[in-house]
Amino acid sequence: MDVPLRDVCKYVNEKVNVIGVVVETTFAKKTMGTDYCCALRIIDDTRHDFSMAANVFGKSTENLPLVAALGDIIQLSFVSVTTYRGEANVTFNKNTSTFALYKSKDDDGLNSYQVSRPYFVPKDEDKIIINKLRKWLINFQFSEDSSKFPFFRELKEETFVNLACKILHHSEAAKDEWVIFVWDGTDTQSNAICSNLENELKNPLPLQRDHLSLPRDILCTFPTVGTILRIIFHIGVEKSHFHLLTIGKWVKINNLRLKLYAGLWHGIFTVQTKLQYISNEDQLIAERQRSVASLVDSIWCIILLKLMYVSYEFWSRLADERLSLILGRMPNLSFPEPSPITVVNHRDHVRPVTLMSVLTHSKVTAIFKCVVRVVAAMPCKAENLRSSTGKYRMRLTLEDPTARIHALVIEEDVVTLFDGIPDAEKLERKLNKLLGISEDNSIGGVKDTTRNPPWVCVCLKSYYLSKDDIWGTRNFRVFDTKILEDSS
DNA sequence: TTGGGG
Repeated sequence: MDVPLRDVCKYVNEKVNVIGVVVETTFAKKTMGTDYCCALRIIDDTRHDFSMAANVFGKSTENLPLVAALGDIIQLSFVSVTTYRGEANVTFNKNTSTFALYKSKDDDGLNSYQVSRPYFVPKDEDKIIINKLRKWLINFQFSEDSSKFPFFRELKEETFVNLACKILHHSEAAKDEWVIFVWDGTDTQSNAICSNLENELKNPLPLQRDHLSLPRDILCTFPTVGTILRIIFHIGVEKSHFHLLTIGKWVKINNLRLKLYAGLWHGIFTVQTKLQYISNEDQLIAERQRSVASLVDSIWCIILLKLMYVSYEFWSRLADERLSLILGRMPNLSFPEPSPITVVNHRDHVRPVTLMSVLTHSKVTAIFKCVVRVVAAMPCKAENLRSSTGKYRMRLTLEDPTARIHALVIEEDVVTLFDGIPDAEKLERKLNKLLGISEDNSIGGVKDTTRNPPWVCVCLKSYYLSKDDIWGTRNFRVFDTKILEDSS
């Protein structure tokens, strides 16, 4: 019985044939039973406000429908109708049901690109339905409530979220351990930091592991504004549908687990995580692109640009909604307003850049002004400030919404930073200020401190250690930066 | 059988 999706609910406990557009899919996963499963959701022109679940089982992942792209058409024959929580859905039985997959566009006519059984041929009436669905889909807007898809800047708690984001890159961090880099143009909020400063040498506050391991030519393709979120795969998720995470494409990822690790957000793609159909014209993409859209189009900005000698990059980081902020004061994103805790020498006119701009800068040696949080410092005791060679040196861990890096402070720069060689009391007082440690929670007292470092302005220089590998041995130093005494 | 948005 060929049934439009609207009428499937009339055939509970019966077998039906349906043809629908695949708007969601999980990756293949092992079931609690004997098989593998792919949970799809489908729509058609008779039912598109709320998709219908179609669960397909197979002996192996190869027996499951591997949709080439969301929005493709699936023909499901002899599937049983059941209800779950008041909703009808269809179940594909590996012994009796069949499926066939067709592209959403008619590039290859009515040839299916995957079938569950060989020699499967669609009937003429099936072909009519497929053609009708293809035509209907062209003008169909699969719209979604924006509030179900928060921006990165709205992420607050460890939970499951839906994200609409752009895939920037994939990387195999270790054998079969993939990291996906996604971005939506906004900055995640800064988080409290909890680490034992005295243990920073043995157990340092982690950087994003991949910043240094990614090839430089890849890193340089990354946007320099907006947080890049890392997504890892939970155990048990087959990589069957990896191709749906196409680099450069926007995707909707549903039910992604969100975790904080050492103050950094990352996503975990679980067996319940789904990829959802998104058209290039989707309003959610438009919203996100608007948030990073260049303001250069506006005459105002062209005038301002010329007047202020600021770069395209600077303006391109500003969302429309940030315009009012930038004109009044520094925006609270990418360039958070720094606290008056530090001063930088003679660089009032220099525009600050993000740490990702620093990492991807075209020259290996350069100087920068950045607005960052100092999330860790080593050593944190004055008596350890001198190295074995007698030099004063300190390693700071700096972060902004785009990256987290190490930067050294050496010799004369230590003197500048602390306004003289600091004794134990001065070092503790100034470091507490820089790291956002309250008096009663200070370094000398409680060892594991939860701290919320303030945004401060620093001068950074990049340099290299070996001429043979200038990029591989590139380091950063803080210089020309002074922690101010309390005005009180 | 299994899973079905959480």
